[in-house]
Amino acid sequence: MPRKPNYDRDDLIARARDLFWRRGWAGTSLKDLESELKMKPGSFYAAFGSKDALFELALQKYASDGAARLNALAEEFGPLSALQRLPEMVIDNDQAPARACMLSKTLLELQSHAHPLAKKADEKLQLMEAQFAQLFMRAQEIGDVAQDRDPKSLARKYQSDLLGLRVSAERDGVDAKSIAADIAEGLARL
Amino acid sequence: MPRKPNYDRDDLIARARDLFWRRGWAGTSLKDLESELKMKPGSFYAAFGSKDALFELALQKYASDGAARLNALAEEFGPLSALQRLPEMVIDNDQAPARACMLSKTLLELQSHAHPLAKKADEKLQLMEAQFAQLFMRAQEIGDVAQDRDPKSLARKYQSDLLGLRVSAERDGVDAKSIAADIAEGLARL
DNA sequence: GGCTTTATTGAGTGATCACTCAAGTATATA
DNA sequence: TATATACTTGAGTGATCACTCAATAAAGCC
Repeated sequence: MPRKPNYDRDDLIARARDLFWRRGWAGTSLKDLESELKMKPGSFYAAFGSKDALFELALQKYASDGAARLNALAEEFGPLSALQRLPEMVIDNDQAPARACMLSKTLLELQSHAHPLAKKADEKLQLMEAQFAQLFMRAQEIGDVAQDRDPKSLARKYQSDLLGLRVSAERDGVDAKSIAADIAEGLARL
Repeated sequence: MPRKPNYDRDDLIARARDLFWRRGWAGTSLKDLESELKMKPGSFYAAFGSKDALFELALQKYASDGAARLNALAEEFGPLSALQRLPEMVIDNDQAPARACMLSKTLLELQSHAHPLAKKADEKLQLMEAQFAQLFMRAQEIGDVAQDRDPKSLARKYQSDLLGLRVSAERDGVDAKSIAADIAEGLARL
């Protein structure tokens, strides 16, 4: 009986994610979204409810796609090698809307307003850190990382390094590749 | 002949800096500023010209005060020790409006809009990096850093580490002190 | 083809945005 | 004290914000 929507919901979320990722939360207006998604206000609100609700869907997609990509990398190259390859990958992707991490951008923008989306971003950063820890643990099990290292500490520092790299890569004239290489090299000495 | 303003301009800039630092550019409205600075719109615009102009003054103060603090630290403890102490200092300051660096917050928020303030923030990050390089060089001269190290590379990586630390420190439940300790420890092995 | 159900349209909502300006007030010099 | 020169006040500007809703169009089921 009902009429079907004439759009691909997941594709809309991906496009919204790219817009939010690049421009941030306050920097992305509904006009921007309507223009990018080719939706009138009525359709937009029928489909997503609010700007914040769509932002949350975008965050979720960002996080789960990222986690899947890292898992695939670990599957192909092994845990430590995946962690070594990741830094250069994240700053080398020319299709990405920004070098910086969408989660950290969201956290920095909205944390001070106690905005629920800041908490969501924080939670996803925590999940990401747990994934790193898992990979360090597996690397340790197969002897790629010394036994006296703590996977959780390594994950915490690794994520911090990655966030710093991705902020630096947002700047002009910074040789981010050599920072990425430094991070990868550090992992080789574990 | 003229009437003198009944405020301390430098104090106003410091208060504005704290507001901008915590809430960001879009997150700080004129109403917020008027309330914090206790100025009516007319006085505000007579004194500063625009929100952007005041933000630039705030950025300038943030950068120059930070540079002066690091120089004082190096004067007291020597260059390498100053660089080792800095990470814990920046995340341990309870009076600061935020853990994250105001320059990186500004860069991440405004870069995608090609906003002039993003460029200003980038320039000040570059100056900061140059100051780090200078300190690494002096540390090298007095034998605290091995001769085969490149001060500029060290500075680039050190700044990236600091930026990552300060993003991580913005999160809930992250043991930022141990990240800071990792950074300081890394400098001891140069 | 009728009917029900949902998607789409787009003008319009009040609120807030950065900012203006004419009027009033205070102060230092003459 | 008179005057010139600011500084201060606060209502008001048009623009843009996220969002609403009544009207219309389209699709699946009988």
